[in-house]
Amino acid sequence: MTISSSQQPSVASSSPAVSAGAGMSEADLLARLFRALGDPTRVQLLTLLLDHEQTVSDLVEAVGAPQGRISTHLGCLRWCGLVTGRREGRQMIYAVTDQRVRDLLSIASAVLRDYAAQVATCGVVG
Amino acid sequence: MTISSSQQPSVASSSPAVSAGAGMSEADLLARLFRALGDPTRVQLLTLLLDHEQTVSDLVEAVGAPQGRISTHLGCLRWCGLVTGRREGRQMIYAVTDQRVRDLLSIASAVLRDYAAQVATCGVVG
DNA sequence: TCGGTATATTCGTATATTCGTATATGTTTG
DNA sequence: CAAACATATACGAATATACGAATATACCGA
Repeated sequence: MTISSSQQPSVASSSPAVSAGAGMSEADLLARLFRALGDPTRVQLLTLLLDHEQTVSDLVEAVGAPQGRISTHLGCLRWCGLVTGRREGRQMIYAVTDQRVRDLLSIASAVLRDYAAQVATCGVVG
Repeated sequence: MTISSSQQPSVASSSPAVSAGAGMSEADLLARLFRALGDPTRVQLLTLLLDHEQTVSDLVEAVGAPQGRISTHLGCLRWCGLVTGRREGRQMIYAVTDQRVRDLLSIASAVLRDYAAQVATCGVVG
């Protein structure tokens, strides 16, 4: 056995777009990480999990989005190491365990307190 | 006095897609902020400016991308408050003045030290 | 093993974002 | 004022990303 808890979810090898592997610069990686954080649904999930661990069903209800979408986004977050998940019976329990994720959200939130209006109207991020 | 240096750059009111204004949740705003950070060129610019302030020409040469693209991305970063810019003669000098931007990049970089491989291969962020 | 519950994955389509190229604006100098 | 330099903006094409709907998989209890 190589991996204990956060094993890589089998994210479907269908998409031929993810070669990535080698020649990826630090800037590319940072950008990817920030993009993983750059979706409202994923941010909402993280915010909810910041409080306490929750099942997918809990999150589906809290967010009010279809279960498939929630699972997909949780899969992304988990794959990237931003949340952890463990199975308990037939349900999956997700949580934010990395303090740095908490910090990223906290700092970003602080930035927004100063620049919310600007960020809200930036024409580049649609 | 409300704002000292970082005034809103006239980002061209052509694009009719940015209504935004009111009903935008905290999650939406956070996601937008992270998306502003979620581009390799913009990250590269921030990283370069982290060191010391630089002109657009400097950045164009350092990044190796066409000037138009650099300006566009700088405009986005500036609009969102992530960099500041001042004109000196015929050139613009950009800088990162907000410590929190530094922190965001630093923490994200730390996360990558643990999860670079995962982030690099996440199928959701292409 | 079967049915039901909980979660994960696939896929086509709609939308968002980036890029390259061309052009416009602002600033200094001759 | 014209020319040159530095930067900003516009725009169509290419690509990336999110979504809804449908389906597949995992687990539990009878």
